[in-house]
Amino acid sequence: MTQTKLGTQDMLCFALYSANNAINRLYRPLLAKLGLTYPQYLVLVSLWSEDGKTVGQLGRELGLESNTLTPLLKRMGEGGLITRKRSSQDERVVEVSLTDKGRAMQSEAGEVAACVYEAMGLAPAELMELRDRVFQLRDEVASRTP
Amino acid sequence: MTQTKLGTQDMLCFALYSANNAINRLYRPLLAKLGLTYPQYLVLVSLWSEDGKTVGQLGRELGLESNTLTPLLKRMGEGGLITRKRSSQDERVVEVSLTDKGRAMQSEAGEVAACVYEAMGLAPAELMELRDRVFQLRDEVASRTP
DNA sequence: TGCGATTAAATCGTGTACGATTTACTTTGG
DNA sequence: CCAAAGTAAATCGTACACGATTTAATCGCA
Repeated sequence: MTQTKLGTQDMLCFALYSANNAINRLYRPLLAKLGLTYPQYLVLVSLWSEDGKTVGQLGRELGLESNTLTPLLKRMGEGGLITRKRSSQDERVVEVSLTDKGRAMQSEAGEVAACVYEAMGLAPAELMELRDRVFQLRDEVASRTP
Repeated sequence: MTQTKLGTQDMLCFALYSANNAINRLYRPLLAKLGLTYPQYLVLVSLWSEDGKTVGQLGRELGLESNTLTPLLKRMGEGGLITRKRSSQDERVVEVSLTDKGRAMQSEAGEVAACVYEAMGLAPAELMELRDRVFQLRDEVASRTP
């Protein structure tokens, strides 16, 4: 028995919590130049890869509920980055699409991503392995959350 | 060239972001039974390992500023878990200490930690390795953040 | 057909995070 | 000794996250 009780420095959950905070602190000033927050940036990344998703689809991809997404998307709409439109097929559904301005932001965002990649100081193979392990952990935890 | 553009599923930062959210969703109902939030729980973990820390010390350990900690600690004080007292040596400093109630919560929290550990589905060695890699990434990113 | 169950967003309240600033106290150089 | 610089918390405004609830539309099936 080397220790009776865990401290914060022993906890994987704290490692993830504080790493996430640290990465956010890195992103924040870079994204602020584009008028974006990190979750808003994630929405753009998602739409750049495939435009035209419903609020629910974005929520499943990003792991967020409508109570988080609705006001976030409203702000992005006010900023002229996206449009939100009720589906004519199903009036319950809201479809989110990029505007020209939202699409155009993709090139500027490339520099942000490069800057963050650089700051991580990881070789591509290391980065991918760590990423996959973290996704695996997330999925394991999510599957065991009632 | 296998792909031109990264999607959210390719990004390490998103893996950390969504894993952190997933772990929070697991913790939330467990900690709610104790009347705690996750950052409040971290403060208790820190004080259980060593009682009597200043706001600044807690902030350096948890990676948080006084603008986050002050209201959080105020709520914990109102909940009777901790006391906050200006240092007599240096009136700028606020010392945070556990109450009996805060100390007593350590045993109940053991079950929460066990439950989270279980949900992660990792062997101790895997868990420690992942934890250390994530801490290393956090420190690397933090050291490159201006 | 029609009405209860289901589903998708939206709304509301609480509690973080954090940039920017303020307040109050301590240190330090002239 | 004392004003300027520095430091520790606190305050304020904005934007997430999320549990709980509400609103509105669609589905299912008797």
